[in-house]
Amino acid sequence: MTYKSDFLNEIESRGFIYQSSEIEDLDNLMSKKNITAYIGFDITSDSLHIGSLVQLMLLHWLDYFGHKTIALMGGGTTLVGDPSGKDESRKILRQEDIENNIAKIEKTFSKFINLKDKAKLINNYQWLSNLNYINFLRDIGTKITINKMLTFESVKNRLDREQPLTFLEFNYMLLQAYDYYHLNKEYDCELQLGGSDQWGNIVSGIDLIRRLNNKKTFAITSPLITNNDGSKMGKTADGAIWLDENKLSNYDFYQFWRNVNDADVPKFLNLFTKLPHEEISKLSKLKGQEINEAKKILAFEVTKITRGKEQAREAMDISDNIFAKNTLDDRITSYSVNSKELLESSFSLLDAIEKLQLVKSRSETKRLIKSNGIKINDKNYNQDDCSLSNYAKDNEIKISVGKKKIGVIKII
RNA sequence: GGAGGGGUGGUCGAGUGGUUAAUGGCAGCGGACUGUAAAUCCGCCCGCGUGAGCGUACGUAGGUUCAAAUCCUACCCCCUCCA
Repeated sequence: MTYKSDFLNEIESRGFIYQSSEIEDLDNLMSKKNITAYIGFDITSDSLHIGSLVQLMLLHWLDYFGHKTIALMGGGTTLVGDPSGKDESRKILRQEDIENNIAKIEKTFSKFINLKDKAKLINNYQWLSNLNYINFLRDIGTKITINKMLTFESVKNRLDREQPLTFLEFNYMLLQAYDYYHLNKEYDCELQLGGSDQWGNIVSGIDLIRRLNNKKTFAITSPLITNNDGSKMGKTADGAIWLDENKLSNYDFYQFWRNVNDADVPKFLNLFTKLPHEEISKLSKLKGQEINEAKKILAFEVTKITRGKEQAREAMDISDNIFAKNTLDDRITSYSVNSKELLESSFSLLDAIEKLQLVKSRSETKRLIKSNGIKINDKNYNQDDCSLSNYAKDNEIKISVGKKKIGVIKII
């Protein structure tokens, strides 16, 4: 399908659109003027992870094509908890945690949208906290029927499976609908985007706006991004792939993308980079060993957008030094120890790995040593309490865990 | 409100007094093979300790016992059927 709007063409061709409402009308609107659009984010952690990357890219493209974007921080709604796509209630966060989370997340948004220009970051706590229950029921409650609410997937699923759905959660969709209404009224916001699980919530906002103000607004949802094998992307043993560099180093972030499945490369290039289509289709044709070139570009580009150009270059350089040149790079995880301590053997390999945080526990490190998973200066090591000082080379000791995790002990 | 069933390690799910830190699957990690991929095969998979070992753990809190995830009591939560 081809649109008049550059934005819609771009995201459609890249695979961002799962569902949309009256997209022809939206296309007309967006080709004529720059509109205001928003995406809401849950504030359940102090960093976003790659699960939010699709939404961030959508914001980015909106911004790029000149539209006004609102990144809505769910400071109020996170107090309630969205039941969509979940079998169980999520735990309710304390308000101070939420505020703290928003402060930390803001930096990530600034990479994707220009908050100094027309893009905005708004917390719905501003208005939701002031809602008066009786007024809300009279103004909003009269416009919404339970009959309709019961038809939404998120509600139906819970009811069908006879899982509890608390009244609190049931109200979530009303609050999200109210958000849309509020943003429409205050900022003339006419489009809400979100993940595919947000469809019901978004549509109830559209209905509410129509009923209250007789205005037409739009919805677009993005598909749930899975790995080639159908699993949810971004899950590793160490936890989520965080977007914030304080929670995951640039190098590790880069490496995540460097190591994706072959089959996911074209999809990820489209969704998570801004490379032109011709280049993506060229890269997508690479097979066998050559696909590694595409993965390098993918990793570089995603890191560049998420972390910054310098950071991406650094991660790429480090990777190149470690894997291609097999040399040490000063910028990887390191820990300094003084030579006296090292000579007295009070600092063991186990201590080193613990300080470098390459492995979760000392027990696990011992297991890894037994199964040949640890290398010192590229040689296998299997006496777990021998002094490290014999290994020092130019006052550095390289420690590898598996093939990909590497740290350096610097002797001072 | 009544009757019955259940809450186990990241997850699913065995186990109903003692070789049980708890079978098995999945996820994950390490090794081999490769391309820093996938698939496959082998190994590992609570923490601390070099180690013998110790400490924690089967919804929560008590109790019985030489010994409890397993028995008893209370409490919390979930499910099924009936009203």
